[in-house]
Amino acid sequence: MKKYLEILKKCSLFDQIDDENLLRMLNCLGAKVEFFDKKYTVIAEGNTAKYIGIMLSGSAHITKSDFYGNRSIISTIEESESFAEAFACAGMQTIPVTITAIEPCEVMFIDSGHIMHTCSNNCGFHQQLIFNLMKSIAQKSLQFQQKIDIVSKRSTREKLMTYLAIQAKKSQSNSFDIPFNRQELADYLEVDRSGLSAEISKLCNEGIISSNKNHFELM
Amino acid sequence: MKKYLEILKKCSLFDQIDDENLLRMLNCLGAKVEFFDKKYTVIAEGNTAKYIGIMLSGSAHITKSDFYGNRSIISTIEESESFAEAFACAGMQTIPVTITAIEPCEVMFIDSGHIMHTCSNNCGFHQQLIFNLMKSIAQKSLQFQQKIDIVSKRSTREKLMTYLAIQAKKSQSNSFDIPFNRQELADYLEVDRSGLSAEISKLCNEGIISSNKNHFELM
DNA sequence: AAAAGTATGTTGAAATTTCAACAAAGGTCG
DNA sequence: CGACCTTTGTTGAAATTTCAACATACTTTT
Repeated sequence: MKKYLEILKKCSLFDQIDDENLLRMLNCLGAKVEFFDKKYTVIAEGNTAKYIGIMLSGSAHITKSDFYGNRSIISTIEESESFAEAFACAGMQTIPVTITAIEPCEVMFIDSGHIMHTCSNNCGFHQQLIFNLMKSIAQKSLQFQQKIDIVSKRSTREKLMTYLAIQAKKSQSNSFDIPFNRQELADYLEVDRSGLSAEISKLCNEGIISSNKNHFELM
Repeated sequence: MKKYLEILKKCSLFDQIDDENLLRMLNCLGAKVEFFDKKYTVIAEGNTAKYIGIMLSGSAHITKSDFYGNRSIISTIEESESFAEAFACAGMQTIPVTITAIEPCEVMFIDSGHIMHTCSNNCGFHQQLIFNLMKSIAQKSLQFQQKIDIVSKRSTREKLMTYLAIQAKKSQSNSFDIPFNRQELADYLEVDRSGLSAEISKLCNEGIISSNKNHFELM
């Protein structure tokens, strides 16, 4: 596990936990690492909800397809982020979404039961881990609220501009990359791809934004 | 606090905690109760995020208004439900939404700091409370995902049917009441009120649903 | 019980989104 | 390098949503 130390330290789940204790804890929690190639399924809908994931390298999409096959991208998972915590903690048996690797990934899995039930060794940082987990779930919850803010806008233009404003704020710059191509952005904003392309063109012509592939700039 | 015991026992925040310990804990946590009349603001946007609320009686809406004044209803708060947990636990300083009483309300407030930091008396049920809080936040997070499922549908009809299907499942019956009038339902589904009314009429004529005021039945 | 105010349903016009089809541009791989 | 595949932008038609205006039904107030 030592080789993953640097990236794990960036994961908010392990805030305030020092190197030595982190490694000991991972051992105690029975953490294991798996690899996934591009486009492979990291967790499929219907799988057991008991594992919490941490993206050690690479990135993935959390998606859901409806009855008619319309794909919706719920969110992205970037390096050092944890995911699927809420399902286990809410007491769900199975996962209601699919997680797919965008690029080759290394993922660490931890059995949530090991986190929730204090271990016999009673390691002192377990309590800290539980607080970190709670904070992480709460922050995800706020992210969902933010996504609702976006998709509840009535027009494609408003959805896009709301999304871009959030991304700009996140990267603390008016010039930034987004983690989506056009189709994926449409799936995330829940709009039609061609309509989205047309709207981006318009906004560029009006001088409100400029865009090149997945790079955007707010004017 | 004793008069609120029956309702507090229904709040999932206090699962697995017996009467005596619950009362002792509330005292220890410094819980206080406030009253709000219909249409009054329970928590205003921008207020400190440090309090967690529990609806002892009555109900409220969590809303957000955008730049143009379009109101969006994020969710409802019913009797015995807790609310505003995520803001405090995510480390936010202020609340980004407004909570408004639909009818006269009694609300219990608990300083989240008192929950997060184990008290000096070291009451044994504090740990249970923290787990309950975590579960509660996780479940809210899933509710938000459900709401995203609804508003990400492309047509008013699909949004409405998705919402009604969830409500039917929740009440374990095809015949149920919803906590919204037409305008509120539109604000929740993020659609135009008159269009929603027209769609409900159509669905009734087609024999897919029947509706009378806020009572609905799936055929 | 009347008056005033609020909620709901209906309608047609305007604006927008979706859909389908295609062309252009960019990548990948033998 | 050329063939093939994927992504992106463009367009017009069809479907849908929003908007505004109004009539009706229902509530609340006096």
